[in-house]
Amino acid sequence: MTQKEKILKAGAKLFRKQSYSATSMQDIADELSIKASSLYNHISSKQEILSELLLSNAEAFVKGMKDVKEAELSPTDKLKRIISIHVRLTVEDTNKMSLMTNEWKLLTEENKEIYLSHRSAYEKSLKSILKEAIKLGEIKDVNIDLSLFSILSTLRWLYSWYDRNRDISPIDLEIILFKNLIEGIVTK
Amino acid sequence: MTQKEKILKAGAKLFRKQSYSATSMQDIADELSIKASSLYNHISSKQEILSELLLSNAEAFVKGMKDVKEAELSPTDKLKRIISIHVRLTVEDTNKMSLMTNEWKLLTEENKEIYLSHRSAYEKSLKSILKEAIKLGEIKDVNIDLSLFSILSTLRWLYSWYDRNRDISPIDLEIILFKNLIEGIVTK
DNA sequence: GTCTATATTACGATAGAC
DNA sequence: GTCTATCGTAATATAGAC
Repeated sequence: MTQKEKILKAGAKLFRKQSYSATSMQDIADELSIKASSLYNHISSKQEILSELLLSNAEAFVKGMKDVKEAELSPTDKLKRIISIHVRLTVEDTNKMSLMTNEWKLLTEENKEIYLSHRSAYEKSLKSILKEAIKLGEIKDVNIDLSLFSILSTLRWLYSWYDRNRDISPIDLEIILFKNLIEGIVTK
Repeated sequence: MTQKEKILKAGAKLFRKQSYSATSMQDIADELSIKASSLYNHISSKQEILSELLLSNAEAFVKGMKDVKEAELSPTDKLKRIISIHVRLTVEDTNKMSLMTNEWKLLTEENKEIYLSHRSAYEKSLKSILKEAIKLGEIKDVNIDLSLFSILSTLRWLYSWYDRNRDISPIDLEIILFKNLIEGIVTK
């Protein structure tokens, strides 16, 4: 791991624990047993730590969604794949996932705009998959906005559940999430 | 509204928008068109603003849960009542609800302990209602921890959905939430 | 109840030696 | 690549006049 990667990792850990604004460069430097000024040899600002963490993860989601959209799958199977993306990225790094849910507000205006445009593109794609599933009769004709919101709420908070249930395998997690989120509203 | 209430209201608004740590007493004072030092005639610290907001809401949830537990209702009807509590408190003040989900980390150790003990008592009560519902066959024999987590995720993020759908009546909101969260997993 | 003035501390970031 | 030293700024909070 490069020194920059170590800084990003320490940042993610501390930003999650005590929020971005309440974390000082001192705190991050202490975590790596160096002086705060030494951080600036690897990153140009505290904001850069946050934006690198958030934007790289946002891009991973957008990329994953692109693959799903292009796949030859039924809407229901696409939903399974989307759950799988969330599980994979959550298992990979719960701290980063926590920041995506809670700390994006602290991005500068410019970075926030990029982040939110990724997020709404992602939500729009998921919504059109849900619509398609309803059209094909794979899912009940529910309040689509609330269902979308409900599914995303659970997937966005998955990191906190996973931290307390790390013994479960990603595959099993995908299965019970699907049952819980989708089969609940599937026809019949 | 007393001056103290105005301060709490402005605090909730700003803490939600830009987080607790990134909000200065200056910011709150500006919102009320007074000087920052004047705030201290009504509150003793910035932390007091946060803790009053969070602990009063946490107590409202605990009180609501107590009433539900003591009521002579089926587990399913109890779940309906619990959804109703969340809807009521969300409709009352989405800013406060946002803080409960996102800003509790910034409570001092002492206050955080009180807050988290309220929260886990609440979760424990909800879990035992779910268990009872399964025992009586009102709900499928699901992964109870994940269902609990999934229901709470949606209810805790309801404030953000409600802010974008303020035209819906509380009653209708309760009904579609119940359909989405509970009927989905009810037997048959 | 609000103001001005101020004490005290901490922060992000830079310059320059090693 | 890390260090010491430091600049400039902004934060919470208090004291005391009006």
